[in-house]
Order: sequence, then structure tokens, then C-alpha cells
Amino acid sequence: MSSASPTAEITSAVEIKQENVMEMLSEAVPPDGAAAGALNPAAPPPPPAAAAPFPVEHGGEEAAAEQVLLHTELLARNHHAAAAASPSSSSSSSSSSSSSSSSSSSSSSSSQTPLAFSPDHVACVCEALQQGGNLDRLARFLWSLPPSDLLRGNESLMKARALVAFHQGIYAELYSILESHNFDSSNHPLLQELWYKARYTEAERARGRPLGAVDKYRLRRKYPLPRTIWDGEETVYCFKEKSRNALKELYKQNRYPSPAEKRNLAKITGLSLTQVSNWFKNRRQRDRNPSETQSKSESDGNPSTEDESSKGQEDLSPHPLSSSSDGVTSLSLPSHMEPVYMQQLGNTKIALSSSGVLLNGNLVPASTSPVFLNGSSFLQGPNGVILNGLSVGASQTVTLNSPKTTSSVVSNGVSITDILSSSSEDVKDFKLLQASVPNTAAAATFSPSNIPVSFPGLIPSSEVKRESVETVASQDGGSVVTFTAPVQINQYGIVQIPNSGTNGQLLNGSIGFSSLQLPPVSVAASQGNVSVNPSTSDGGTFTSDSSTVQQGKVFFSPLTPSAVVYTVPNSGQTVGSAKQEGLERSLVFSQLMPVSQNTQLNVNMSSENISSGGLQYLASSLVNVTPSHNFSLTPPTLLNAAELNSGISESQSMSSPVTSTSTVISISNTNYATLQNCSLITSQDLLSISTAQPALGEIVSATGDRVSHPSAQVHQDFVREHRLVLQAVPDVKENFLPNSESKSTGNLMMLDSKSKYVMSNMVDTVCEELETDKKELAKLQTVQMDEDMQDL
DNA sequence: GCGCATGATTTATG
DNA sequence: CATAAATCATGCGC
Repeated sequence: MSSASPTAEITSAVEIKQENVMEMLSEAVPPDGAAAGALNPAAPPPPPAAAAPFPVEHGGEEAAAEQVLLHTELLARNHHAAAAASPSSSSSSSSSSSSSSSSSSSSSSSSQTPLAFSPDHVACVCEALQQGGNLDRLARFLWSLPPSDLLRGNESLMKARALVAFHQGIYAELYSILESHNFDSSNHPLLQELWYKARYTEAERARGRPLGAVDKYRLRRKYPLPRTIWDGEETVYCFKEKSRNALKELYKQNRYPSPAEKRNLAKITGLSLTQVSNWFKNRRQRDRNPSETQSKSESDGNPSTEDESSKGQEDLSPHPLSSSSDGVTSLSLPSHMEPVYMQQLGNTKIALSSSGVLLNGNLVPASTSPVFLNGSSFLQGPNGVILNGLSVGASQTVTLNSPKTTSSVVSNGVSITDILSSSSEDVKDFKLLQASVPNTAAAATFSPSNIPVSFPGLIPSSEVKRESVETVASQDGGSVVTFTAPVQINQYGIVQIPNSGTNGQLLNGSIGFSSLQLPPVSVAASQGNVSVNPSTSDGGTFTSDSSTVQQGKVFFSPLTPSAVVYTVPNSGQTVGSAKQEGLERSLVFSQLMPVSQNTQLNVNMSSENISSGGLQYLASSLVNVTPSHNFSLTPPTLLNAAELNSGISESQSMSSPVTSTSTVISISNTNYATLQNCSLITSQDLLSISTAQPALGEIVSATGDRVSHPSAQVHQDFVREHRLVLQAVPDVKENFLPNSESKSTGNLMMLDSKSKYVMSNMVDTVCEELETDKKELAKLQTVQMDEDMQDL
């Protein structure tokens, strides 16, 4: 990771203004806390008595106005919003279907009190504002909330309060909040940063000079992280003990591991390939160097200290990894399957194996390992389905469980595991990309002056952990998405992936379902065909009504979707690596693409002009099964019946043809809904998008140039489509225009040098109810475009 | 990719 | 708080 040289940063950050605080926060690498924990875990400062109630006094008119405004927007955006106060009631049901199509009608809710927000909505707004980086507004929003809401303990709310407290320099309150609430591990990195940054800031102010590395270390020792925001994993010298032991184990057996072994080790330890290599290099150097004080004259390398102490390290398989020449090869992991989280990083090389799973451009061994879906789009792979870049093998089952939070963590759409699935190289690339982003990790040095620093809070970050992989923590708990055989999408966001066998299914577009708006609709794709069924056949059921899974996990929101993002891996490498057409297709299309509501409207209109059959196809198109096309994601507007027709078989499971326009609309909404968590945008993606905006033509050409592989034609097609898409969705451009002001950095992020690699790509829950919020989200997603472009 | 020298941070000690 | 040691990262030449 970027453990570059953080020193400079600190010096520059001496004077801390309110705004600068954030910058500082971002720059400092949050220590793992492991050290601190090891020292004196029991010593966390006692939480201040009752957390001071949020300063309501400020509220006053402004706050009220704020809330009214928000609410108004909300209503305008989705008339169901207010009514959906209790998402838990699964009912949102089907009934709403017809009317839902047009979100514009806000009649029903008007009767309700403008100030009444459901907890989910509050959380949503909090997340959105956080993402958008508008802390002042977030603060106002919090102030406007009734005390009861503030005391509810909602995680997003608590986090928001913490962020605001930090932002405002009310550290006592910050500490109180952090200590008084057990936060989901997905939020740990961020909150840890807040914790330490606050400590640093206080100390700096107290002594009137910038802190040195040692000073900060002492503060970390002095103020260990509370367990509420720390998983307790011990870390020494930035490497977790587990990782260190794994390295030692292998070192004992082989001082010169092969690249494959290094890759495997990297995966196992969660370290980058470079780190693994460095470790071995340094280790050999130490062994070689006579000066070794501790040198356990291990001729053979039997570090005395390490010895069996590592006993607990369980399964680090001592055996040299099998000669898997390929980095992508599956690891011989311990018995328990490791969760795999993949996010496309930088120039990730994507080798799609027929059975593998591709997450956001990263390939995961198809085995039984659980897979996290963080995106909402489905792309077809040769043998399986790629969800937002995630490919699921034919018989694979992907299960998302929200309830269990403790171990597996999915933060902000980013899953975390000990195993960094992506090759270390990817990590490195990622780092490069992220270098421009100050917040990411302390590691990267940056000059605050030049770079707009984003607030750490804005960056969803997550830590990688291993554990039961299948579970995806969700705050609201309860939302479970199971992917079994057929791919189905219903109002509740049930998604099933059919075993497509050879052809596989392609579902495209983000899959977000607004229960409020969508009638029970299931979409089943098979044989490369997609059918839309109005029926509620729910194989895998997504039971939780609360469509919102916060924390960037899978987010099914009843809210009207504003945009859809699809990710496309770096065209160059991706294309090159992909050998199968289907794969290429998938890869090409895995890019994030925003879809505005206008697009939906367009779809709707077009649908009207089409015969029922056409409608059907149209619906299908949303799902994006277009064999004839190389692109999985095609804006509805671009689709025509003929094209779709070629790819769609008549014998689709669609028992009841979609006849009503409204239904179609619903479907489209479904497909495009939930951008919230589609916000998985890799830097590259962002780059592409950003590039496109200024000049679509250029982007296209540029992309084409980069592609140096056989799939040139495909690529061209892709490019063409891409351009079309962009054109078709003007709004998208608007939303995605690089906004220099935007402080949010919602994308991938590697965190600190402390051996925590955080990949946070998914923007936390995004609340799209608010128009402004939408824009903010869009900004969020587009964050760093400029920088990314430069970097790339 | 490796060895080597070196810089920077983390950790330990007085 | 100063300082030394340990550890990780980086740059260079081969």
C-alpha cells in the first residue's frame, strides 16, 4: 500500500481549520489500532456521560426549512417515500405497481407531516449527504431531526453524527458517539480515522505544532481504539499477525517463493504482491545481514520467536502452494471458504474462467466460495452471470445475508476479506489510481493545497476480513438475497441466477427494485434470453421489505432510482485477457453507467409505440440479453425490437406478456433502480466516463486505441454503444460531470498502510429520494475523475 | 526478480 | 521526550 511518505502531509496540515480537518483526516493513516489494542485494550477512555443531545438549538428555522426542503424533494421524487415509513412491512407490495410507474405523483403522501422521516429515510439521507460531502447540510439535517430519531441508534445516523462532530471539532461528542455504539465493521476504517484524527488534532492544537510520526504513535497508544470501532485484530508494523505468520511459514519452507506462491500468499494475507515480495526481500536481507540482533541464526530460517507461536494461525497452509502458474488460480485455502471480494482495481487483468466468478472485473474462483455482489448490474458470462461484473458459475449460489454482521463485512458495497482476491498487482495499480486521492490512505502523500481533499467520512471504506463469507452484513438486517438457479427479479429485489449452462444469462443494468413502484415482476433469463414475468414467482425470495440494505451492501431501495451505473473494466487489458466472446462482452460492459430517469422516461415512451411483443422485448432489453450485441448494457432507448428479437427466444418463461405500459415502466425502473449501490465505480470507470463527457468522440477513439486485442471489433461496437448510451442519457452527463468541488470520493479506496486494504467502491447507501442528493451522489460517483484521468 | 543501500514509520526502552 | 531498534518501502544496478 501506499505507505509512501506521509510525513510531509502532517507538516503541511499544521493549522487546522474546520475544513482542513477533513483533509487532515484523510491524510493520516489510521493505525490499525492493533498496536494500541495490544498494549492496553482495556484502557479506552470512559465515554462521557450521556452523549450530549445533538445541538438542537441550531435547528430553528433553518433546520426546519432544511428538512422541509428535503422532504419536499423527497415527495416530488417518490410519493411513496413518506408512506413507506416502515419498510419492514413487506407489503410494499405489488399493489403499488401501476401507479408507481410515475413517480411524479406525490399526492398520497402529502397529507403526512413533512418532518416525518422513517428511520430508513433518515439513514438514507444521512448517507447521501455524507457521500456528497455536504457536512454542513448533514449537520443541519441532524439538527432538524427530533431527538427521538437521534437516539434511535441507527448506524448511519450515528456515523453521521460522528462525522458532524468531527467536522465541527466537538471531539468529546465524537468520542462519546464512537464509544457508545457498536459500529459495523464496514465503518470501522472511517471511524477509526475519525478517532485518531481527532486525537491528533487535539494534540496538535494543544502543543501548537504538528505531530511527528512518533507523536502520533504515542497518541495511538494512549488512546486505543474502542472496540466499538475496532475488530480487535492485532497488527504490528502495519501487518496483521496472521499475515505475518503466513509469510513466515512460507519463508521457512522457501526463501524464494515463486510468483504464483507470492500471489497466493498475497491473497491469503490480504497483502499486495509487492508487499509480499518486499517482505521476502527484506527478510532475506535481514537474515543475510550480520547485524541481526535478534537474528535467530536460523540457518534454515527458523525464527525462534515466531516458532510455534503462530500456532493459532491455523490453516496457513505450510505447504508451498501448488504450482499454480496463474495468479488467478484458486488458492488452497483453509477448509473454510474464504469470502471473495472483488472489485476492479486499476488495470486489473481479468482472466475469465468459465467457472470463475467475476466481481466488478475481478475473477474469483468459482468454487463454492461465497460471493458478494456489490453491484446491481448483471452481465452475462460464458457460463454464468456476471453481476455488476460479478460472474456466477452455472450452479453457483450466491447468497447475501444481511443478518450476520459480525464477521463478514460488506461495507459500502465493498466486501472485505482477508483475502484480497485481486492480484497484488491490481492493488498496486489501484494505489496508483488512488494516489491522487488524499483521503484514501495516509500512505499517499499529497499536498492538500493542490488536491481537493475529501472528507474521510465521505469515503466508504471497508476492511477486509475473512469469515463466513456468505453473510453480508446489513444494517437493517433482514434483507436476504439468494441467487440460485434462474435469475429472477421481483419487486423485492429477488434475483435468481439461472443455470444457464453454456449460454448463461445476461442481466444487465443495475438491479434495483423498488418495491413501491414495481409490481411483482420477475425476470428470468435463460439461454441468453430474458423474459420478464409479471408473476411473482419467487424462487429465491428477497424477503426483506425494507429494500434498503445500508452500508453499501446490496441496496434495494424502494426509492426511485435515478441513475444506473455499470462498470466496464479497463478496456485494454480486459479485452485482451478475455478470450471468450461472451466474456469479452461481459467485461466490456461491466462498466458503470449512469442512467438517468430521463432514460427511463424515454423507455417508457418508446414502449408505448411498440406492440406488446415489442414491449416484452423492451423489457427484456433492460435486462439486457442481446446476443447480437456485444454490450450487455444498452439503454432502452437504443434498443429496438428487431435487435432484441434476434436474441430473445419465443419460449420465454414470460407467461403473461407485459401489456401495460405502466408495467413496462415498472420493469424499467426495476432494472434501473437502485443505483445506490451500484455506485461501484472503479477509477477507470470514472475516468472513462469523465472523459466521455467532455468529448464523447474522444473517449471512444481513445478507448479504441487502447484496445490492442483481437476483440477490436467488439470493442468498437462497445465504443459505439457506449457513445450512444452517453448521448442517450444527457442527464447522466450532467450528473457525472467531474465536479471539482465534490469532496466525496466514493470509489475504491485502499486504506492505510496498516495492512488494511480497504476497497471501498460502493458508495454507501444512496438516497435518491432527494433531487439534490441524487446529484450529490452522481458527483460522488464521479469523484476523482480529473485525478483519475491524470493518473491513468 | 534480486541484492543492496537507504528513507520512513512503528515499536521499544530509558 | 530522546533515542535505538525493528520493520516496511523505495530506488538503483545487475
